[in-house]
Amino acid sequence: MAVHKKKPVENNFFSDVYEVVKLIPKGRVTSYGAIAHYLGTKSGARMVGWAMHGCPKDVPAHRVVNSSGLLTGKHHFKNAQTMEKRLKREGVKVLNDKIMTFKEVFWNPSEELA
DNA sequence: AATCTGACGGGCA
DNA sequence: GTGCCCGCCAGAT
Repeated sequence: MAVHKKKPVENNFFSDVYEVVKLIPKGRVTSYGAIAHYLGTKSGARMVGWAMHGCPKDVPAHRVVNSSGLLTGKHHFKNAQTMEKRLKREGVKVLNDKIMTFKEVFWNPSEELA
C-alpha cells in the first residue's frame, strides 16, 4: 500500500504554521515573518504565505498579514473583502487594506507562545 | 531538468 | 521617508 503521490503539503513546517495561526487570539494579527521566525525559518516568510495556500477553514488566515500590516493576502480569499471585513468584525481597524492599529493588535508568537 | 513566480522581509540608494 | 534590489524555499510550468 504505497503512496502514489506525495502530498504537496502536510509537512511539519506547514502544520506548525497552521497551529500557530490557529492560536492567534481574536482581534489580534501577526505577520508571516513573525511565524517564520517562531518556527526558526526567519527567511521563510514566503513559505508561510505558501503554506496558507492550502490553509483549512480552521486557520484564520485573515489574521495573518505582512510586516507592514497590509492585507496582502486578501486577494487570495474567496472574496477579496472577506479579510478586511472579518478583521473589522473582530475589532481591528482596517483602512485601505491596511491595519491602522497593527502595532497594537500585533501578536508575537515568540513572545506569547514562547 | 531548468526557469519563474510567489500571501515576505530586510538592507541599501 | 520612500523606493528599489536581493535573498530564501518550494511549487508550478
